[in-house]
Amino acid sequence: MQIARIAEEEHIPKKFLEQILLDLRNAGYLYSKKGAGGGYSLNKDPKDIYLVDILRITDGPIAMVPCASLKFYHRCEECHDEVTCGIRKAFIDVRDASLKVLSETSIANIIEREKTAINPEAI
Amino acid sequence: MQIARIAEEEHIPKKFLEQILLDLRNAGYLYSKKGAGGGYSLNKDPKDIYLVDILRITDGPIAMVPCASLKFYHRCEECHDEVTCGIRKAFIDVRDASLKVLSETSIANIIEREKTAINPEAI
DNA sequence: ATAAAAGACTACTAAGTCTATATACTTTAT
DNA sequence: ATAAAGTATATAGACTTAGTAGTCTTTTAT
Repeated sequence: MQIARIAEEEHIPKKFLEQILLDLRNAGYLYSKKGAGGGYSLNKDPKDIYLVDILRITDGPIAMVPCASLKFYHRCEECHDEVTCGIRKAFIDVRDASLKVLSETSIANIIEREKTAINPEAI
Repeated sequence: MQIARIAEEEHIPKKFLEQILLDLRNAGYLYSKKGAGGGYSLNKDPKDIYLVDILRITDGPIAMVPCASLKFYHRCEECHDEVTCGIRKAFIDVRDASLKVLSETSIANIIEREKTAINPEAI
């Protein structure tokens, strides 16, 4: 599948898409081939690509605050005591709840669910 | 409690804190009194103030993407079919997981948990 | 061998958001 | 009257995100 085709079908600027695909490629999730007849393909089974990994590559942290992040941790500058901070604990709980869903959801799951309409109650 | 005191104790610029407190006041969570001897106080019982409400006032949406947001919904510009979009469904699941934690966590809970140290495994 | 196709890489711009500051105004206590 | 304290609005600067541009490299077809 070529960048140009995806860009056209999904109405995304080609050059912008290029950068995202490059990140995913460099992280090992995509395979690419240069030259005429080249393009991108998945480098793993859709069952083995989880939303959490894609998000960390393209968006960064899952946690709402840096001090609650697993992979992009950063201490709060003005924090008195991180270890007993109740707000931080709450945000770690939120992170873990998000993480559970994100790491259980694969590309294969997402494709599967495309077939069914969303429950209007959920919106 | 005066803005100046909170600002000093928490090492937050006073004027910056002012704006946040104003938002919380205008949303009905804080009571304020002007003039000498004035200041801020909670307008509700800490048991009845939930993290989700504070976050929506100060940070906006809970969902990671606008099309999955309950209170700050915005349609994706280039989306083919929002109703069957599997990515959106996944993000709605994430939002609901976060929402569960955030709407079960009150200020009272947060204060209560300040007393206990965090589990190092969680970080 | 050459030209065209396609991705790789780097740099840059523009818009928006977030943090913070500035200034002027209103209310209240003494 | 004066000082203390919150209200309100505007603005600046830093940072982030989305998007653009141009050049380089690799591969394929002829």
